[in-house]
Amino acid sequence: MSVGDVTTTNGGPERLSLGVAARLARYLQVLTQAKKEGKETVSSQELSEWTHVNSTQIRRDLSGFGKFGKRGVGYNVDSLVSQIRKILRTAGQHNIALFGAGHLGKAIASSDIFADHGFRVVAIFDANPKKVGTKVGQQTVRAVDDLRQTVLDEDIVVAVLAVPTTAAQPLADELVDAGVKIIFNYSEALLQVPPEVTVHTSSPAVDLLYALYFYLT
Amino acid sequence: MSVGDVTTTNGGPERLSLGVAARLARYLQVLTQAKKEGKETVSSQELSEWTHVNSTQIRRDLSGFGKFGKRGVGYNVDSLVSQIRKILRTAGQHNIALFGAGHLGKAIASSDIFADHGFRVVAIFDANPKKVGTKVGQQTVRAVDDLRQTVLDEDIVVAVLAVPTTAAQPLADELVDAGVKIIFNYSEALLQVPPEVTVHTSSPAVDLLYALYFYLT
DNA sequence: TAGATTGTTAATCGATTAACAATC
DNA sequence: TAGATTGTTAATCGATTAACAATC
Repeated sequence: MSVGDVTTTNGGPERLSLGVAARLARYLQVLTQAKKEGKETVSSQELSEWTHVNSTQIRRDLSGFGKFGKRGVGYNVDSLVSQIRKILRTAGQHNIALFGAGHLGKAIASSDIFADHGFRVVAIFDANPKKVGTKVGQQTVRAVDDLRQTVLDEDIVVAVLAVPTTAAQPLADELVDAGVKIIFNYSEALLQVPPEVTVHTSSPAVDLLYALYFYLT
Repeated sequence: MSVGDVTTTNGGPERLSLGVAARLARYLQVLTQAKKEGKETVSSQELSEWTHVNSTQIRRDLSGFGKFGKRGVGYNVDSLVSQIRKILRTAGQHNIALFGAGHLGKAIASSDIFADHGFRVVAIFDANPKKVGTKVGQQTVRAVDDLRQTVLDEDIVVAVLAVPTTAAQPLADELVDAGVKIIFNYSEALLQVPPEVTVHTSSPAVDLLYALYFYLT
């Protein structure tokens, strides 16, 4: 936030607004999948159908950072992916610790969703001594006692909580203490953390309630 | 949308805006959890901390439908839950079909997240014949051949897809054909459906990218 | 009463959209 | 060239917030 940082190469704002950042992340996700499916070019119209964001808004969001598209053709998937990664500063690798080696933990560990965006699960923990030492994917399950040391050694910024609701708050306290900055909470617990830590609580039921409302009305 | 429907008891709008509906669903989720944790009263400030929605906005959203709070005290959790349920018209039970009896499917079936909001998993399907007939929670896994009949018999409006990415589109086509109106997609596939069907694709990586951006800047 | 928190106003800011010239 | 789609403008609409009187 120092004055020296104000000048950016593209003349854009120093920091993205919440809305723009959220939408860019969304575009990135569908572009990544489109790339997997072999698509080379996308139009703002196609992106709109996949993201439910208005196509004018998409062109507007992107044109704020450069002229990435070709008129009459659309956007090159590959180059748009790298442009958005650059804007979101998520071009690098980021290390994740996963807590809970139950069904949900295993589902997350074996999924591509995080890996596709440079998030690598580098450690899996479980409170159950019987699970410690077993293999989940390529990782050996660790005891929660090792939390502090692992967070330091592996440079972990993000913790994903796939644990029972009652276990979530005590674990969050330990994570905050160990220096984790982002907690992705799959439990239902209402976590209390200091302001410098970000908690995101997954809430599929919220999305469903929302979808249902517009179906019912 | 007929003229006769315009008059509502509270004088509010006929249909909620997207933003209001999304926020109300969010409030409902944390209120439901707060109730579980034994809280009887919440202030707009507390709701704000849990939902990351500005407290003024919360009071504004709620006051559009009535005077639910007590000055100097806050909102009664129980009564606010029922008020919001009434507004969102989700006071009743809704039947869900779950597709995929892998780790993710099992995690969803054993979770409270949907049950807490009146969503009941009434059928679980899997493409693997070896899994058909086995028990997951209280349900017996069914073959996908039974899809059409089950959707009709069980009055299913919502389908939750916890299947491999390649299986998602063919399955979505069958679901649309069988009359399902809301598809909750946990795969990475970019689903194509007719406009009258709503697809919501779960995207934890999007939320993580977003959180990370604000951490890095 | 004193303290706390709601309900509401008024002002601002950003998101959204239609429309269309530019151009591939 | 003809068709398609971007980049951009201009106008509108809704979201957001600070502030504070009302009142529990």
